[in-house]
Amino acid sequence: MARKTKSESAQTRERILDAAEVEMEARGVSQTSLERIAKRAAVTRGAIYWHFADKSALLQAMISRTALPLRDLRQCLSQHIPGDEPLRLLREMLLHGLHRLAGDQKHRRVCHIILHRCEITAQGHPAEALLSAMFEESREVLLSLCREIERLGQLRPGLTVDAATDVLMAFMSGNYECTLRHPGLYEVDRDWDAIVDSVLFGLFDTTVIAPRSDLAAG
Amino acid sequence: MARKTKSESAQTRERILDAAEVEMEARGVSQTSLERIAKRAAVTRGAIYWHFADKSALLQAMISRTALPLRDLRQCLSQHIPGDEPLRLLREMLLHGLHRLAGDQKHRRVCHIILHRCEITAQGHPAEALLSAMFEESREVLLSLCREIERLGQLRPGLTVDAATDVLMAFMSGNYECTLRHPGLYEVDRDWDAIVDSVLFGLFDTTVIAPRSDLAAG
DNA sequence: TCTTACATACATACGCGAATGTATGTATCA
DNA sequence: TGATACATACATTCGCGTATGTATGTAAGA
Repeated sequence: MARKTKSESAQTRERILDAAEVEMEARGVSQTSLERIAKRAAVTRGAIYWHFADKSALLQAMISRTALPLRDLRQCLSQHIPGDEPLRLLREMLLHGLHRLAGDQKHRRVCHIILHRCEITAQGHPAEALLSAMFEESREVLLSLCREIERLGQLRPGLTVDAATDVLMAFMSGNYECTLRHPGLYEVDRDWDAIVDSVLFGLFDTTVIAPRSDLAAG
Repeated sequence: MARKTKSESAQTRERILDAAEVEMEARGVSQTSLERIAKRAAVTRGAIYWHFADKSALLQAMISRTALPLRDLRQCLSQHIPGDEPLRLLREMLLHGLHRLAGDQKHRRVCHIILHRCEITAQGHPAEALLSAMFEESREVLLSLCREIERLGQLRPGLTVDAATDVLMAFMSGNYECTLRHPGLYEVDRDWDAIVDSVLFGLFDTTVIAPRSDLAAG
């Protein structure tokens, strides 16, 4: 058992990453030995050290393999025509993230690992930098949208743009947190539309996108 | 250097816990050796093993030492007179949690550890059970309040009691998440009143507790 | 109140397993 | 035939738990 073809080698690499996902989600990153991962992937540690420099690199590759939580917000934003309604775009972005959180199991697993099964501490740690970058990027996207919304006079008086942005950040972060950390205690298959609308209604004048009498009458 | 008096011994125990907090927050639970903790506390590992069975017990003691995030919600709830306005009580409870998160550094440190610096995985792990219990208890408290609010006809139509509860859970969890994980990127000293009011306004008919023309006009 | 006897509060030393990283072997692909 | 894609074997480290040493506090007896 030695040299495989390139595609077989690539398959081995994927199997290792798959195994790492399962084991790390179950046991935590530091408590998962490379031996366990190798066993589940039906290889030896030698194969892991061939494909990855060490456990840290393996983790980084695992993160890179799947698209990340709110990174696609940018992609979503690129479809945003300047003249379009920012409130509606914001609504769609939030819903997109929540539906993915509810539906994409692989996505959920990796997020669960980097959020709750990994003790990120080192400054130069790639996962640390990646998390901060994601957070900052997401916030900037939301912030720019909130700014546009404010410019249209749809921000509720008494609220600052930053406050509205951070409520949205907290709402999304909290849903990731609750959903992933307490899967049995927090419903994930639900009517997200009504929920998102309620949050938006608290922050903005949503009559322009959601002329629902029940909300306006509240 | 041997036998100390009882109070001296208690001081040693506290020093060990203090040291554990600092080290574990900096390096993560699994990456913090008892040797490091001992060094910072100016004792040896022998002292730690005298006061605590093992690292797990030390962690548990560390958690038990500080009052836990939303456990005091019950205490807060006990002051709730049945005839009182549940919406106002809910508001006070949320604000209390947020202000403590902003002001109590020790509280913040321990929460940071158990939320982000600890790979909880084992089913029987006390920290795991504790986290779940806290979550469940907090949710029950909020749920009961939302039920009362609904009974008063103050829940916005289109929303279920569970949905409103989970928005509040996500909002609070998200604030803990953002504040602790991204201390530089997420403002913690802010006008929480306006923010909480906005969230509540999205979920409930808040005219009874916050007859603010700016919100009603939104 | 002095001493004895024991418990306490650690420090020191050691054995152990587990996991890591590396060095080397080996069969196959190209 | 050389580079590849691993498997195997080995050395080393690191942290844990425990066993043991030791000096002091403390209570009881005389």
